[in-house]
Amino acid sequence: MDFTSGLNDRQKEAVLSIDGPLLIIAGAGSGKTRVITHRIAHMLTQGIPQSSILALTFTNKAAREMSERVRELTKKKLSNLTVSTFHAFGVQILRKTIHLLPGYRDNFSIYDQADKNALIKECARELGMAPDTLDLWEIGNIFSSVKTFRHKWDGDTKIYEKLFHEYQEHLQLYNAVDFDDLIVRPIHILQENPEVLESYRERFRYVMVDEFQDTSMAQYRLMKILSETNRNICVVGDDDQSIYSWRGANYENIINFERDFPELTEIKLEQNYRSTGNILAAANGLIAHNTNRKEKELWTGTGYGNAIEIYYPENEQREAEFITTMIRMLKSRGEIEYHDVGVLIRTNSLSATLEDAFLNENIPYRISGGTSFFQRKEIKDLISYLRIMSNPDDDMNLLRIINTPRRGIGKRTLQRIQETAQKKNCSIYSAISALRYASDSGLGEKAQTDLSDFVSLIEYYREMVFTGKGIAKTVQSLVDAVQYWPYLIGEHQKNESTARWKYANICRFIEMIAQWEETQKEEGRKASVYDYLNRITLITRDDDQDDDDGKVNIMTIHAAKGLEFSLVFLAGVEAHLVPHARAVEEDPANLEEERRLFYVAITRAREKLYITSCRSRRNMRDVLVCEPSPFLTEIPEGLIEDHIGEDELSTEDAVEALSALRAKFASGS
DNA sequence: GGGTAAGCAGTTTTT
DNA sequence: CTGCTTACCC
Repeated sequence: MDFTSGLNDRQKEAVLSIDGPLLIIAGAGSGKTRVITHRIAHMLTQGIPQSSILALTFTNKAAREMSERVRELTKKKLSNLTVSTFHAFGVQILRKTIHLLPGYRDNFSIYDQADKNALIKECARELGMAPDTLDLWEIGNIFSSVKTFRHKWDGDTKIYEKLFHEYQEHLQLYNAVDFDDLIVRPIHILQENPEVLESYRERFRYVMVDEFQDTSMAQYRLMKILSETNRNICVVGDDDQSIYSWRGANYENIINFERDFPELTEIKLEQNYRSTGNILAAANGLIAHNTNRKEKELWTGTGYGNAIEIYYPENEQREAEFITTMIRMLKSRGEIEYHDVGVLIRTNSLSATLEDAFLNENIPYRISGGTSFFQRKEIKDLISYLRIMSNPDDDMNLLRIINTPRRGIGKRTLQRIQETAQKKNCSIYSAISALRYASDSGLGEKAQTDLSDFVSLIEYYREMVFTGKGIAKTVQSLVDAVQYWPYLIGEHQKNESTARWKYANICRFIEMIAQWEETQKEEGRKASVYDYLNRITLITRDDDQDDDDGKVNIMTIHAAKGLEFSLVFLAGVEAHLVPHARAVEEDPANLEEERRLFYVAITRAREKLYITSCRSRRNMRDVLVCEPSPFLTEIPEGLIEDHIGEDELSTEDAVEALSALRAKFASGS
């Protein structure tokens, strides 16, 4: 089978270069995914076993899409092909090797941002550091930088060093790791255990990394250590689309890569197959304002297409109205399907107004970002129960549910137990287990019974979930046993529909677990709680993979990376949002990254791009007067149709504008 | 000891 | 507006 037909020469070259280091600089819309998937397919035809290939991506979605597309191409079952995110790959390594780290067992918990903050707070309290005077976010970031080799303790940060060690010790005590650990711990394990490293190198003889511009220093180390001897490493990226530096992404990795693998082949993909000439010219013109970039110019063989249109609605409600009206109109004229449309925003908070408008207008939409399903309180509660069943030493999760729903264990009691735990240097759960029958516990009789009941509850369900009753069944039974439904009603007395909605979420959650268990069984894998928990911690959003058809996509620009839509609305393109005031304030050098972000946004559009910039916008309490984004002036003249003179944009105006547009379409321009 | 009401701060982007 | 902490009351 030939997997190079239909590709251009550069793409072909990329697909056929299997051995040795390869750097592919792939501009927006240059068929990057196509190249990667075809390359993998080609490798398989060359007799390279699936199990030798490791493809690392940035998001779960990208991973899923990639393996899906390779499967379609090859029409083979690919159960041994490893396509995963860096973090998920880290989990995979840890599941096998974490016992090599002192104090850790393989039922470890993974802490997300929220857990992490809670733990930092907890540690600060223990050190007597007045937690409310601390900026947990900032500290969290410092801890991250230190962990991932980006930062050493210095004059400014030294005051947190002690807190950091406390934090690390607690993680170990709770048998827990944070997100950074998922990358960093595997590196340490591989470095310190040559035989383990050797086995991984033997296994993964071909490594590919997608979205290379967004890899962090730590991630780079991980991929490097794996491929240093085989040297079959292929990285694909675009420095112009590097938009995650705040999370440690280091576009200099491209330079590091050239240094560490000097014999590399470099291939540039500059032909754009996605956007019209106009859109591309706008994007090129904009990004040319950045100084620090690899020179490249995207080009397209297709025509210029429609002008980019900019509108200036009075406020965010009018903006939402404009967008929904446009969509409605184009849809009713059969020009678009809902799923052809992307509405892109800088911040999640901008989605609220849009969502309202879409609901009002009855336009189906899908929103990604924001609090994902798994972050909802009722779901997190249940996950915490599962966590405690699988790893009782996990104090953070224990504290979360020890009195949820209320079972009469109050803060006083908790404080006592925590003190005991601290004294004995053990987890809260062990402290309770030891205390509950002790006569000298210093606790009241009632407290003791309540605690005892709690431990029995956990033990009962722990037993249940591990003896093959199934996770879904266990959770269902647990929900009944702790009377979660009455609890929900009690919590939302004024608002029974919220209670019902939350309960529906729980049912959906249980269903999702059941489904997962089913698939695991079908594929002949054991459906262990550990695996389930590890998996869902890394899922942030887009859990509903199947029903994205027939819906408009509302998402942040970050979330839109790697996607494309025929029609794109770019909302809230105002001076304080694009570039985001906070980002620039933090460091003026961030301006270039903000520009890249805007570049990514523009290049998502295939045929038509609407930009809206509100003249005022409600921000929490007050109304802000807004200016258009300065980036708009960086788009070359002649590509834009500016509707700046048009006063107050009413729905009728939008309709009118649309008829004009329609006329233009008809005249074939 | 435990629950409740008032008071207050708040999210830029995500694995 | 909301969700969380704090202070207060049962």
